[in-house]
Formats: sequence, C-alpha cells, structure tokens
Amino acid sequence: MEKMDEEYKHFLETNMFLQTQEHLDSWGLDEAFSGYYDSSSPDGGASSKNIVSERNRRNKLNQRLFALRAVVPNISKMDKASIIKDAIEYIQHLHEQEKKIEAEIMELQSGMPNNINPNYDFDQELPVLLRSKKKRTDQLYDSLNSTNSPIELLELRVTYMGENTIVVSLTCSKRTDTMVKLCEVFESLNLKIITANIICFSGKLLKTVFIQANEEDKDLLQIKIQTAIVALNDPLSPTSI
Amino acid sequence: MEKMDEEYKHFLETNMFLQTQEHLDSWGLDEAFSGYYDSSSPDGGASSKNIVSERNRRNKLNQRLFALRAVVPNISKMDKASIIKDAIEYIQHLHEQEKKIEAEIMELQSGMPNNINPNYDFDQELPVLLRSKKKRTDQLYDSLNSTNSPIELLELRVTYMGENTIVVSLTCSKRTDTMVKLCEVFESLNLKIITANIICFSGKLLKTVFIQANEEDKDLLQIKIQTAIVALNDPLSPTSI
DNA sequence: TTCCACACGTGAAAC
DNA sequence: TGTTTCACGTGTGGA
Repeated sequence: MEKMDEEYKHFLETNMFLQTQEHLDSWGLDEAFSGYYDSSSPDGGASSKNIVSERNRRNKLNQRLFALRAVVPNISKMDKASIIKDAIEYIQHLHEQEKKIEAEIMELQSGMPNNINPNYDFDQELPVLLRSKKKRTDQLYDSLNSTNSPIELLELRVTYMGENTIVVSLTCSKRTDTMVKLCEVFESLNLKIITANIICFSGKLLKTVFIQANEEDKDLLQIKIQTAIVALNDPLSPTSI
Repeated sequence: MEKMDEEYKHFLETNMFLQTQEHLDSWGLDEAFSGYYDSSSPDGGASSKNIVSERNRRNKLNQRLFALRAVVPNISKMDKASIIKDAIEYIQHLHEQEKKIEAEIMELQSGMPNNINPNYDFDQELPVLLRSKKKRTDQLYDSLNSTNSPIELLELRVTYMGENTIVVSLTCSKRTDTMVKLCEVFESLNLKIITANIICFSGKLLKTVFIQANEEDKDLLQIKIQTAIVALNDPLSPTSI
C-alpha cells in the first residue's frame, strides 16, 4: 500500500512539473487531479473518503496561496511562509500609504468640505483607524449599497472650521423621502445647528450643515452621523456599537 | 510510539486551549512549545530532528497565517483557506482603491496645483506624468504663496455634474478685495453662469458656481480659472498659457 | 552528508 | 448523523 502511495505521489509531482513548467510551482494548481483518486477508490471503503477530502482541502489551500502570490508584487521567495510574510508586509505597506494619502486629502479638503466628487467613495478613505470604527464603516458600506434605501450616501465629510464650528457636507442620491429622512437624521442627533442648506441637482442632494462643536467632537460626530444613516436605512440591524 | 504521540498531541492541544482561551485559535501561537520536544528527544536520534523541524515549520506557517489574519479586517471565518481568501480579496480591494485615489489625486493636482502640503511628494504617486505640467504647477505654487495677493487660493475643484452643468467649487482666504476680485475673475471668463454662491466663514471664502457647459470643457475651464486667478494676483508675469 | 520545503495519509475534534 | 478542519509523523527530492 505504501508502495502504491509512493508511486501515485511521484506521478502527481511529475505531472505538476509538466503542468507548471517550473519546479518552484510544484505545490500549486493541481485541482484537476482532485477527482483522480476519488474514481479509483471504491476499494478502500473505510477512510478513503477522508483521504480524498483531505487532499482536496490541501489543494484548495495551495490554490489560495497561489492566488495570494499572484496579487502580491515583489515576491522574492516562493516559500509558503515567505508568501504569507510578503503578503503581510505588502498589506502593511498599503496601509501606510493609505494613511499618508488620507492625511493628504484631509488637508486638501480641510478648508472646503462641500465639494462634489460623485465617483469618489469616502469611506474607503478610513484606513487603519480604530477597528470598531472600521467595522461600522463596513456596515455603512453595505447599507448604502442597498439601492432601495431612502438614503444612498455617496459622500460624507466632517471638517472642523475653527471658531468651534464643524461643517458637515454630504451627498446622496435624490430619492423619495431622502430629504425628509436626511433632516430626521440631523434632528435626532440633538446638535447645535447654526445653519443648514440642501441643494438638489442632477439627481443628487447636497446637504451642508454648520454645527457648533469642538474640534475634538469631529470624529465622534462623523461616526454618529454614519450610524444614524445606517440605522435609518436598515432598522433591523443591530448597529448599537 | 503512536500512543505517546497521541498523548503529546492531546497535551499540546489542551495547553493551546489554556493559552488562547478559544478553540478556534487552537492552531496558532504555540511558538512557546517549539523547544519542548527538542530538549526531550535525545532518545529518538534518527528522525526526531525531522519531526521537530517539521513541527517548527508548521508553527511558523500558522504564526504567519495568524499575523495575516491580524492585518486583514473583516475576517469572517477563522478557516485557513478563508483567511487567505479574505486576504486576497482585501488586497484586490486595496488595489482598486489605490487606483481610484490615484485618479482622484491626478484630478486634484491637475485642477489645483496651488495646494499646500510640504511633506508629501506627489512624484511618488504620479509616476510618468508630463514634466511640463509639473513645471507649470511650480509656477503656480510660487504665485499663490505671495501672501499679499488679494486671492490666496486654497482649493479649487471643477466637476461635471451631468445635464450640461459644471460645478466650480473653490476656497480661498478672506482678505480685502478677495470677494470682488473673485467675482471679477468669473466675470472675465464669459461663462454661462446658472447660479453662484459665496459663503464667508472662519477667515475663508467658499465660492460655488454652477456653469452651463459640456463635460469636455471641464479641464479647459479649470485651467482658465487657474490662470485667471494667477494673472490677477501677479499681472506682471506672462502667464498666457 | 545534512538541511529544507513539501505532499501525503491518518486519527481526532468541532460543527 | 457525517462533513470539515486540523496537527501530526513520515518519506521524498532538491540544494
């Protein structure tokens, strides 16, 4: 039995060579062989299903690792561990870069929150912030993509303007009840609103709200607005955090 | 011998439970045990080194996978394959995002060269851009930093909104004659202005202008506004381009 | 030769 | 129940 396993193993590896033309790739892309043993194993009976299952699992894992290698540039060593390591470093690199760019854009828009750029997704700008915040952001992302919600948020910016004033500027699709729901959101937050303004244009609603608040309240305010909109779009979801 | 292995295995897993307090994490973070078998295995001699080597290799791999899970948000399942899958999707997500942001900054930079951010290098983000553009950017940068100009432009965005309408949104410092000079600029450009609005706040002027124009005119309009402001600030310089 | 990385089969545990 | 996932020891082939 061991002899047969060995032969099968060699057969498999040899075929991998032929398939990938590179011995360094020998541990990936053998999904086509997953059904081989399966068809020739009505003899084993007992644990042969476990064998093929395990083999499929390993193949899947290697396939994933292969795919991971594909999306990460500058992979020096083809090592399994090295691939994961490079992927980690690459993600961290992207995080840093994102943080930099976020600071850049933050500064760019700090003086002028109510600019309109419809094809830009704002919540992708929050990179390595607090995990809870990120989670909430993702919930928001899911919620805003539900096309039947009254508020489809396209952009949200909260900027401190100095003199204890925060400017909230948001863009959303113009739908039925959007305007009233939007007002309800800001009503519910019990803010000290100095002045507010809504412009309707080109199927979009642009709302600008000047709020009396401290600079430290900026982030909290943004979170509160986001969660309020999410809760309004999807009252069933437990967005209590 | 198998019996002993089994016992050791159970011992290890039990300790993992105690260590991680969660059975889902049972396959990670056992680096502390890597030296255990090593010290108690002068008896085997032959292949026991291979055993401990293989164990170390597995531990390293699991550790890496654990670290990978840490840098990827939204990991739903703790599955090995799922972790890699989520990592792949996350990297692809970041790639898309990067592309978007690069386009965004491209637009920002081409439309608003007089932004101030000394500690960020645009050249890192824009690899093969035209050099002439960059040169012109520097010229404009010099012009805006003359603190005695009536218009110190802080931000300028020109966006096509659909329905033959372009929205110009700009921010500048509030100084003497800024408002009238700003109006003169837009007067001089002979545009089909639908509506315009200026908000003065916190030492800044925020001006929004809706202009009837085609989408193709967007970039040209942006340049015209920039050059008009520059020419207004420094009438002596030959900013005819 | 040793070292390293891998695929394999196997039993157990979790869902 | 069975299916899935895991760690383990082992043998193999390439540096």
